[in-house]
Amino acid sequence: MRIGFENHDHGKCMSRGIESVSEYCVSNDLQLTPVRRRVMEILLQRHRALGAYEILDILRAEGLGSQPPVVYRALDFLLKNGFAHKIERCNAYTACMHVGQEHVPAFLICKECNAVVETQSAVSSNFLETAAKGTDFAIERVVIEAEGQCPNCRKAKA
Amino acid sequence: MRIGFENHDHGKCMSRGIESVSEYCVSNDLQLTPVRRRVMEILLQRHRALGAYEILDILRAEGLGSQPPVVYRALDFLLKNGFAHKIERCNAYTACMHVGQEHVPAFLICKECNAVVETQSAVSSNFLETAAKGTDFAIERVVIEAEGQCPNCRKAKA
DNA sequence: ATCCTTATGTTACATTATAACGTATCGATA
DNA sequence: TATCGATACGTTATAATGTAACATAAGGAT
Repeated sequence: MRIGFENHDHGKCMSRGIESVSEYCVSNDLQLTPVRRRVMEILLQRHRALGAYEILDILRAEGLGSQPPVVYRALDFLLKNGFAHKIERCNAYTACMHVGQEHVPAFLICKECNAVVETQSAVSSNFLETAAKGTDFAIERVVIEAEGQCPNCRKAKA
Repeated sequence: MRIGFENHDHGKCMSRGIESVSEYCVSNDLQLTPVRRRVMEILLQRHRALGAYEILDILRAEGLGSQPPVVYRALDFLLKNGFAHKIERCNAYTACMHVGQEHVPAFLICKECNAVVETQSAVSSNFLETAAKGTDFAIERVVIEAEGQCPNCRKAKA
């Protein structure tokens, strides 16, 4: 198994992920309902950007919900509380790798296999802050996404 | 009129924009057809992120095309040749402010009025390069978008 | 017991985007 | 000059993504 593009103990990474989320929910009085938990698990399991309808298909197969609002509500919850991120480039979603830590996420996204690595951005990239101050713009959210080819897919092509 | 969030001579800015594009097309043997030119003009005129169907409505009103593929083809052309950018956060499109210059665009986007300012990113932000090298990832495109409130909308609320 | 809040179930629809196939135009060339 | 290939446009249909709105359920506070 790989984290991002490298091997790792993914089972552990997943159970730790769910645990962080679970703890955070208890501490902050948030309800980690079955659908929400399952969507979080799915995102953690895949370690890549998943479309809402891909997730919905899985939920459907498991009898956990069959209509779009089910998955979009669960995703809203996960996004709002920082448990997952939306990859705007792909209209897809991925588990957060830094639950509970304030951060501006940045992503490396493989266009072949949709694998995603989340890296911490250098605090929202100073040039943005500078540009914003220069024009008196109030930044509320920053999207940083790099699309390309991951090492595995590069090897596969060669 | 404003460029981004400040006043400027927008007529000039627009005509210069079309001229750059037109010259680039001549030099590079690209066909700036009526629809393509008109879509470019529309993007330059608005100075904000426009949805494909907003553009299509305008084209329709002018008898230049009535079906989605018309506008998506024109946008493909403009994007491919660097005359326009897609704002992923909004599924919307905006004129490029640096035609003919190699650059990694970065955007400040007002969530109220959709005004867009394009700034040059500090060459794709070093931390991304670093992360990519660390994992042997080949970056092909970088998306950098900051969403927030522009000075005009802030004033309007106060 | 009732009410309020939060979450879910469901229908219907809105928005964004593309596949696929046909037509038109124009320059190259046999 | 006829035809061929390349490029762009016209049109129909449909895919993919996302939301509004209203009904139901379950649990806690008064």
